[in-house]
Amino acid sequence: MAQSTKKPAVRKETVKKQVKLNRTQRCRQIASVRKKQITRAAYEVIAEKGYYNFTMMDIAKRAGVSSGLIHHYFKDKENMLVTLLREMQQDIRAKLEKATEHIKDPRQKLDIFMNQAFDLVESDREYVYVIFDFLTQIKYNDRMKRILTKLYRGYRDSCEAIVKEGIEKGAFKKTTDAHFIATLVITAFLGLREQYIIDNTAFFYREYTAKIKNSVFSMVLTKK
Amino acid sequence: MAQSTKKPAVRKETVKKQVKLNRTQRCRQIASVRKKQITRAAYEVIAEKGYYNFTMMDIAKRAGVSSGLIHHYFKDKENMLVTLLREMQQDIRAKLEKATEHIKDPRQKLDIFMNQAFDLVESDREYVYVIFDFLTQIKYNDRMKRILTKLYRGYRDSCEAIVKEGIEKGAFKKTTDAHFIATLVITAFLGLREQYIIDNTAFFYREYTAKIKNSVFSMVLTKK
Amino acid sequence: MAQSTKKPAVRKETVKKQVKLNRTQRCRQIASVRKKQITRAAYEVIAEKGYYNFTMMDIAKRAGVSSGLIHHYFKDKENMLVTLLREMQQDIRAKLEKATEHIKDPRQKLDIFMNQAFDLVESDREYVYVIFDFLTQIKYNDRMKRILTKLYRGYRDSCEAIVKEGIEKGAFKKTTDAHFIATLVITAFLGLREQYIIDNTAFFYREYTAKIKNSVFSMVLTKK
Amino acid sequence: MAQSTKKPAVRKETVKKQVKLNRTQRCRQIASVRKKQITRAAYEVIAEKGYYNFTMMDIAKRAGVSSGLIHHYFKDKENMLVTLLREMQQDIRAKLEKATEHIKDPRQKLDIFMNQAFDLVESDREYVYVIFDFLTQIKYNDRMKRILTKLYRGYRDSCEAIVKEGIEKGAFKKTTDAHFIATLVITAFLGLREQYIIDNTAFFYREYTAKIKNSVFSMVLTKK
DNA sequence: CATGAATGAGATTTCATTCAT
DNA sequence: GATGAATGAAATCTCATTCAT
Repeated sequence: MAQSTKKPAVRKETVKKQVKLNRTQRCRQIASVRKKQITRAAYEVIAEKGYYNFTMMDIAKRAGVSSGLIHHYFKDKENMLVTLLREMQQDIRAKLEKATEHIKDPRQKLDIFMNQAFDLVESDREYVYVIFDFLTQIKYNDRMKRILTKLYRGYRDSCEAIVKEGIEKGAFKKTTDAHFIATLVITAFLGLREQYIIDNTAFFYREYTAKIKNSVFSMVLTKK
Repeated sequence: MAQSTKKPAVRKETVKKQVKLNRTQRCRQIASVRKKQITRAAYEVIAEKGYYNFTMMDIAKRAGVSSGLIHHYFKDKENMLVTLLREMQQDIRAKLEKATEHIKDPRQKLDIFMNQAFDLVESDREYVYVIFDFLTQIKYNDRMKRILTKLYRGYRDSCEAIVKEGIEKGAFKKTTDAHFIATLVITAFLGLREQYIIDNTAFFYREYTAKIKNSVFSMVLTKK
Repeated sequence: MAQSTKKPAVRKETVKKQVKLNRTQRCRQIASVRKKQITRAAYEVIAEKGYYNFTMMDIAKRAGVSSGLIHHYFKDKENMLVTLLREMQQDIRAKLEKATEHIKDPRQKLDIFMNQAFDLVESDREYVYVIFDFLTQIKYNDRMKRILTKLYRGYRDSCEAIVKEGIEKGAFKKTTDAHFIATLVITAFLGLREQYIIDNTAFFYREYTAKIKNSVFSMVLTKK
Repeated sequence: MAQSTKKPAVRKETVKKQVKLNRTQRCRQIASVRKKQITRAAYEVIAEKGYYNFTMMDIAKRAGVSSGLIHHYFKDKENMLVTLLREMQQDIRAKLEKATEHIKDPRQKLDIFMNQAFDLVESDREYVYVIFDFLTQIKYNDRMKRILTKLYRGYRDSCEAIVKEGIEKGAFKKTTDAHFIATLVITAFLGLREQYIIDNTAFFYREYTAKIKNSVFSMVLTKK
């Protein structure tokens, strides 16, 4: 979810550089590019104006397309939002996975994972707002609920995998409850984030995340 | 935030039990009762339909009054919502305070406080949804942001006071960082709640809250 | 239509100083005072906010009474406005008449009448706005049309009477068409006023009214 | 400002007669036609129901479009009204200019100008009502005030130009105050109109306008 | 007489969605 | 594929008027 210029434009170039595709393929190509373009714009607009104050027109303008086109690619607003949420979920999962995948040492891996998670609130503050917006929908939209379930489970699973690896490799205590520890890490990440988003003067974020990381490590590390 | 019947209250009864009030007093009485009646209805409607799918008309119907009356008592929708949020904040603060105020033993006090907090997700599940809804507004509504800041600070303050008392009374370690512990408790409460609301099959709530409580106690209790 | 304090109040005093009236009489007394109080407030409010942006509540507040009371004394908004217009018509007529009634010399009388008329735009600028507001209603409200007809006819009649008197007394030419001259004077008064209200930089009001007065006099005076 | 049928125009015909326009051009075409269609409808509706008793829905129906479309072309009601007023101002200016532009003789030109002006009250009686309606807004709406200022100044300017031309060509007295005479003509036009609109039995309009024209001519013509 | 709580119709405006081009 | 004109339902808010006290 990196920055993007306000007027994306240059559609034709983006699309035309593909060569030698038949009609169907080209259409799919365009569709794929357009959908990304639109959900990207949707993300930005929602981050800016909030989930309930944005209009399809806002997105169309931001994406540099007509409002009609959005409905050409998405059945309706809800569908577009679901697509956006799914993309966000995949992006964030990928980001967390990538950060630790080449690390060997489980201790370092867990450390990096937690850093990565705690950093989200600052590196992707907009993301947090948008996620909160989607959170309010779980009661009324099953598809969104499922995607969010996946996202949050993903958080825990990633962490759990690291802890389990650590146990197997003997870095962490044999008696460690990997699932609990993972849940604890995510709990800390989410709980601090919620407080910090509302009031960033409530505590020194860096200090408290460091303390929490220490506590977690003291729970899993074999004593020397 | 208890349940209420759908078609609430006949006005006359509600109001008439007062005896011998002059005009001004009676009007104030009525205004007060009506405002409560309306915010109550708003709470229920929002819990049911979500923050952005309810209409003033929904609230009017639920409260059993005309839509005009709502605007007689509240300048506009936003004002009514702010009033509701303020009431919710006060209610929840009062609830948490009351639960521990007559307890002497700091250990028991902290235990009860955590129980009370962790229980909120089940005892007042609707409250959680509504609070999440309001959370999405902090970026666009300063008054709401301030009320929520107060609410979350209140959580921490209540807990910090208990921990400090424990330290003074020698029940908890002298070296305990009361503010950090308080923040940690609230973090656990919020972080677990967020996960649990999305997916109540993710973990055994009771089991994990118990484990977390143990961890917290192990951090503050003087070893014997 | 002189100034009045914003919060008129002191109802009881205003009303109670009457002594020894029977019930019916007292009621009439009160009704009369109240009606004046309300139309007075209406005049001020309309002058301030315009005919179409004022509410019954505005008037109630300005008059220092409840909105219900207005409907106690006036059947509805339209009726109240008609009453106000009638009062304005009577006031303005009286004002014009009084200014000239003790003058003997027809020339001076005509002079004063024209001065008085031309001065209205500055001495009672609010009155002009309110009259324009009422003017827009003539097409839809026969009662208002009739009152305004009376008002404008009154203007002409007053002036015509002066001119006729002048002819009889030999001050003005025998061949003078009194009705035409009167109409001309009123036309000048109204026409200049309309332009001046819109753009008071269009011309030097005093200069042009003086010139017009001269023209009128040159039309009616017997040459020497 | 001629009459129009109530259910106006089929869209396709109105628009399709254009040949070979690209998309942008066609949209502009449509927008232009629609705007005119809507302000035209607004003019008719206001003339019929009065400035403050018409609704956007009235206009939509009269224009044969949906209420939404009006807001597609005009930001809001106020903007639409301003556009209408501007169009009226331009129309009326054009009408007055056109009537005299090909006349050579200044005396005839002035005569025709005055005829044209005095005729407005009968040829465009609706226009008069609508202008009076707008007049009431000058205190609250600067844009309208500016347009009306332009309109009234235009009246005077047109007339002044004719008088000046007459002076230059030697048809009118060298000592004539062109601006005063112009103001006088407009004053007569407006003042008579105001009285006549309220009460068309007050005087014989034709007779009095003729007399006034004579007076004006006697003021500017060189004696023979 | 006086109040203001209560009503409910109605007005403006917004916006997702459709569809002709 | 792409546009934006057009629709119409729905939402908030206003306000004259009524009526119990």
